[in-house]
Amino acid sequence: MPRRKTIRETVPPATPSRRPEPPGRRHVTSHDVARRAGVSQSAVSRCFKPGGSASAKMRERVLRIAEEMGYTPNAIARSLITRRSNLIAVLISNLTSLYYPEVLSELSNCATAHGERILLFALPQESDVDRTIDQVMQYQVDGVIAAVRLSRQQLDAFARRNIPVVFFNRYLRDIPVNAVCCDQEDGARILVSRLYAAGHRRFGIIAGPKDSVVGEERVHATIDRLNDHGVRHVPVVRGGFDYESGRAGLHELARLAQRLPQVAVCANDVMAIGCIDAARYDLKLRVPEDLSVVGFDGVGPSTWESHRVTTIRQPVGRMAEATLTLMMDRIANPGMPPEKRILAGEFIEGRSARLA
Amino acid sequence: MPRRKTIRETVPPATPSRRPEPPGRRHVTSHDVARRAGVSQSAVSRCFKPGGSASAKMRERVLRIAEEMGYTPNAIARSLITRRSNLIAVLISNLTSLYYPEVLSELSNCATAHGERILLFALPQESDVDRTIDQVMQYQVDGVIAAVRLSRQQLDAFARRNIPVVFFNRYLRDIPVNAVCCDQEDGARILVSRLYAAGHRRFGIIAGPKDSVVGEERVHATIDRLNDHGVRHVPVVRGGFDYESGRAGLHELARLAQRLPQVAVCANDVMAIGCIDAARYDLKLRVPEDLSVVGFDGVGPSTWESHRVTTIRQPVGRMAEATLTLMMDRIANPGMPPEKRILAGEFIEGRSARLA
DNA sequence: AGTAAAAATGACTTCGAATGCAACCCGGAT
DNA sequence: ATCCGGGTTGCATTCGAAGTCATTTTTACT
Repeated sequence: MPRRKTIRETVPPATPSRRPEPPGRRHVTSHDVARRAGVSQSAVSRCFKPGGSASAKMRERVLRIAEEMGYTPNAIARSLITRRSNLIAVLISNLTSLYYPEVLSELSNCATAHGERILLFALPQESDVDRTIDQVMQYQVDGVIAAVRLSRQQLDAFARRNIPVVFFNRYLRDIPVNAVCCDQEDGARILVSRLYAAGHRRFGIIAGPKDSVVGEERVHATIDRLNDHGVRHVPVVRGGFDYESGRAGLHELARLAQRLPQVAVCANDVMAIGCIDAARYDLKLRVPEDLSVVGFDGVGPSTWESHRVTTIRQPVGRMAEATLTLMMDRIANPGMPPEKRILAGEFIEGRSARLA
Repeated sequence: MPRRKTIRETVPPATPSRRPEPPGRRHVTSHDVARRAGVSQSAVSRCFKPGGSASAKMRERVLRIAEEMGYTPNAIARSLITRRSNLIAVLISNLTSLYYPEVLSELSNCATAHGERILLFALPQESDVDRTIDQVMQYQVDGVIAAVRLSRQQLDAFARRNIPVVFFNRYLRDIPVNAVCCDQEDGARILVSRLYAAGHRRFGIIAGPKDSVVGEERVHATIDRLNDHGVRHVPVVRGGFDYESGRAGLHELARLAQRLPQVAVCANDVMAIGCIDAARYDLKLRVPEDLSVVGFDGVGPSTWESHRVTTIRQPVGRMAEATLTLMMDRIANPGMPPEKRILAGEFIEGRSARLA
């Protein structure tokens, strides 16, 4: 028995006999369906296209046969000819944080609703974008949703290829770009005014990393609003948006001033949670009686009874929807000028701050 | 001057005059590069292929010109001919939980390392798989990583098209499949023996939903090990793996028995956290003095000072690596029989259980 | 019935890269 | 000089679906 199965897989030279049912065929193509249905390949293609010109009789017949044969249109082939991959690249970096998974989940839902699939680029570091960008190009994505920093050069690279980019919760200072953000300034204003009204006067801030536009906005807006109320000299310490740095942040604030502030404003919820824990378990303070702590984001765990963080919740669902809408718009009309959509956050009273 | 540029672009009818630099060209193709370099298209293709037969001189020249022209190979076109998309579908459902984002993050890293991209299918409900599966097929993915339930039919559909499937932390009872799991039985054994050794005798269990194989394994293994130690009549209440159901679970356990159990074994960390909070804030119990609580997973927040959950941490990174290795293997050799890889979890002492 | 308009259908081409095959080039051995 | 052979290179084909255009069929209306 010769058995020249050396190149058995290379193409598929009709595998001698593997399984009885499907005789080893690679894929059922529209040609196959066409032949079996006694129509042309174009006809099959049209039957699968919503608006396609095909008689009800044929469409029904073709669809039935396609079903029988287990035919599935090849999206790759379609993309090649239509120049539309229905793929949207999502660049995201802190998938292990509490905030971004929620974002990704919502983006995915919205994308599906708009008939797009998500090609995920989860970067270990924001700085890994460069190595990724080439991949993004290769896959001919219809658009890019960036929840990471992009340099001017990177943005240009996309522009050159007419690939629309929409930023999520960040943007570039000097260049007009498409972006969907939560109104950080407004959130900070609400927090500050509520806290000030409750009699707080000594504030401290636990900021995020310097390169986070959103983090910086929150901090600056907070300081500005405090200044408006005549509160000066607000100490700021830096964190990295994670639990430990929130905790360390409070210790640092304690070291910085003789008296601990009455309020710790944290640049996100996770740091607020770390801060609350530092207060309770390290400094033996009561929250909110001895120290008020507020955050930003409104992530899931911020509602846990153990912390009940007073925060500004981002309308992630609506932001994702806005992002996709904006994206589909730019895909349809590549010429349109950049647009920023800013949604208001929602004040969550929680219990981590004394508000009266 | 005839100038029959009528069909110059077909799709983008050359916006009258937009930017001077790139004259509206869609994409630079290998043909374009070839023409400019004075070589054939095949040559360009070969220059970009690692093992491709091309003289050093030509390769250098072509790559330089390609660079100049901003050429990027079209992965879509390549996939069509090679029948290899370098796309792996990841089916995942609870992206808003604390566990799966971590999984996704690790899977993404590993996939990149193996030269594959992730096509994300984040399902709002596990039951939405059916509507999704067709999409997965269309995109000609090289393989499917399933962190959701798949029915026998769905599995068959993939098998028929020779698309390898690897389950993440779940599998099917009666059908041999590729799967990477954490050893739940072993984890339960460790927890039970430590707790029993510390003198605990009255246990209660807060289980996950019935359709979670992993959840059920944890519960059954826990009960079995308890039986081994002579502990009978272990009350079990059901939760949904979320914070609130952990909280409600403890209340239900309290209602069920006259005396509250000494230990609440929760089917995951988030429920354990809910349970701890219910104990502390609703029932005014001290954890672990009055009630021991243990969980499974070892998600980030389980290490927070506020809870310090005693748990079995899953080696998510190594599991992801095993998943990808297994996957690449099946992609390379489609014929191989299914394989299950079971990795041991790591006991995390925490502080939510009295262990001595 | 007759004709114009509309709908349905098929042949053919296209998208962009990969690859089998044949042609070729060049140096070295005979 | 002839031939061999390995390394290069180009030609032509292929992947699977979609769209263009011409042709045929059906429908509608006078």
